[in-house]
Amino acid sequence: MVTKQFTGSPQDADLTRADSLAREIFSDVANKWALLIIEALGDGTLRFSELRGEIEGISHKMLTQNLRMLERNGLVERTVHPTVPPRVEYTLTEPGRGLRATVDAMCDWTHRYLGDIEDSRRRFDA
Amino acid sequence: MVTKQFTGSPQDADLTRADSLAREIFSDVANKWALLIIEALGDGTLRFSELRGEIEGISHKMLTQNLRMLERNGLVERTVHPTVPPRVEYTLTEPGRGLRATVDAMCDWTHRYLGDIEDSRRRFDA
DNA sequence: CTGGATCCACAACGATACTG
DNA sequence: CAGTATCGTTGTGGATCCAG
Repeated sequence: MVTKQFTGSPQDADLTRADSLAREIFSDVANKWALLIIEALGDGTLRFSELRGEIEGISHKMLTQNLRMLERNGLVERTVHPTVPPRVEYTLTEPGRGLRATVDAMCDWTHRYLGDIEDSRRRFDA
Repeated sequence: MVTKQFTGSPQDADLTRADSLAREIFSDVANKWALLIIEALGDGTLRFSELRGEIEGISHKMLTQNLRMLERNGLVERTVHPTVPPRVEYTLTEPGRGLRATVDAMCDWTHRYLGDIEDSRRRFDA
């Protein structure tokens, strides 16, 4: 569970610390762009510009920002080739690939229920 | 894949429409509060106020807003008991439970790599 | 090519007050 | 209790410019 940060009881300070960390990670990761980056990387290696091309609608800023965040959390590895012009490649780490599995599941889910959701929306909007 | 919205080729208009719908749903669902609500509901039934209590830090507004969105997409069912004071209960639908499975996986992942991520952060911040 | 920094418009959000 | 509406603030995100 990542819904709770604090239990209230004073003695489980470690538990609440772990929970609040879990929530923090969850908040980092549970956002549109981060998950799309993970998904786009798959088990390949992509350059910054390639990622931009893969992910429809992501801006320069959002891409760098989220890549930094993912790198900080150890989900993507960033390798810089000291050439000119510079060539920077991104690839998922082991933890990153673990997360990717869950994102894949989410994408499958999306496509599986596409029709149902579309119907539900139409009904709701009426 | 939900990373691409448009292919460029004119004849697969249906495919791009499906893709853009997938992206739209993905954007709705891939956000912190929505996923936390799904997770909190689990396979139970919770009232509005109970949800507020379960999800640390969510505001009244964010809760209603996201519940409407989830209801619109047919992921949660909202049943109003016409009593006074009113009693409104929320529960996951079948599609909602499907999504919940992936959120569960994401929570598991979070706890699994908690330590690694914490370490990676410390290294990065130095 | 990659990425940091700055500026700014606009959306998100929290707080509050009000209704059924 | 649940939900809507409004308002003011914060923060997100896009555009642009500059640097390595």
